[in-house]
Amino acid sequence: MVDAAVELAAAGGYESVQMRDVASRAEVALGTLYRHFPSKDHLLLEVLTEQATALRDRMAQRPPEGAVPAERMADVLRRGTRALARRPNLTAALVTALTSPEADTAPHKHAVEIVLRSIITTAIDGGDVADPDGVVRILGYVWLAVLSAWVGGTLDTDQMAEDLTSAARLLLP
Amino acid sequence: MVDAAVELAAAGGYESVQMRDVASRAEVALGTLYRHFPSKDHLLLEVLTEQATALRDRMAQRPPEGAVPAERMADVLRRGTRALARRPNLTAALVTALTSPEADTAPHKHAVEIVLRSIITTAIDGGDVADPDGVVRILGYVWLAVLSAWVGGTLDTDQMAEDLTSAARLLLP
DNA sequence: GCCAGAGCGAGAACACGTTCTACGCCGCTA
DNA sequence: TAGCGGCGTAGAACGTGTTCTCGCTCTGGC
Repeated sequence: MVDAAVELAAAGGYESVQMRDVASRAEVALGTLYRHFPSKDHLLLEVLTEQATALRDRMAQRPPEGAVPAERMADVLRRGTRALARRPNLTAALVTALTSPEADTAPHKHAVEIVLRSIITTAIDGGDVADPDGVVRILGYVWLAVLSAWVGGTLDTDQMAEDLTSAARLLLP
Repeated sequence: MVDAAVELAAAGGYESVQMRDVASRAEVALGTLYRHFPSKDHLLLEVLTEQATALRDRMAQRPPEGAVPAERMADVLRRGTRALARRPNLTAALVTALTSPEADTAPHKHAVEIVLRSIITTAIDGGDVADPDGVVRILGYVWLAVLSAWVGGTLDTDQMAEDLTSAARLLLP
């Protein structure tokens, strides 16, 4: 079911992930799909969690390069943005699910946030950062807001990268 | 129609603003409502624009207090958060509309962002801020992300205020 | 061997955003 | 005066997320 959701999302974004289509592509009944994922957003957040974890693993395998935290952070953002831009429809679908207001997905959203923060943390670790925890939280917020603006159409890829590096420069040595 | 939407949103949040209800409360037909506002999100963004503008006007009438930008910013955030907390359901509905992914509301979203940034700008104006434009953009993003997280249920009011003041402290003198 | 219950399939049913149809009223202009 | 375009009403219709109904199959315990 998750694979089916990924395929549909990659092809046409959030609105193309129609529960009936997911079910039929996964060769299960609609009720079965809903038994495992209580809502469309739960399903997509499961996908997002997998993707975020994969990104973290890749970052761990090949740590970001750079002498100071700001440079390493910029490297992380560059690689992250590249990974997201590879399948823009999928990314848009996942971010849409992440920013949807359904209250009962809050734990899953929080889990994703934790993963993002851990990525940021390893990037700035070992540098001379005052209040690293606060900085990590803010960078996480900026990342989310920028992605959301990109999905919403108020920001293009370049502006997104620009704002992110600007935030890294302002907050990190 | 806008008033009807405000009443319904204040009573029960985003999902309580049902277009049929808005139409009947405003004593117009559904088609008429859609003639003026091409979607539910357009309608709510109209409300949000009014609210944001009103907040800006209040800020202009009684400028934020504080000796340095960080203090004035904290004052702005305190007052803004208080205004929002007065009608949490309305705020949640408006933020939901703001973070919804509908592409054809992008101009309206951008307009709201501009208003928020102008509020932030006047708060930090006159202080010794390097790269004020970048700082304003980032603070705007943090504001949006924090509101969105609050609506999504991953943050409560206190954590919201805390993260906002933390961002102000880190970015402003 | 047999039954209770869990899991599944197939599909109808429901809710709400959105669109469409059919018609009426008003003000304008030839 | 007659027609016409714009705006309005009433309400059906459509699409998609979600829920519900009902019957089937399989499995573990007696």
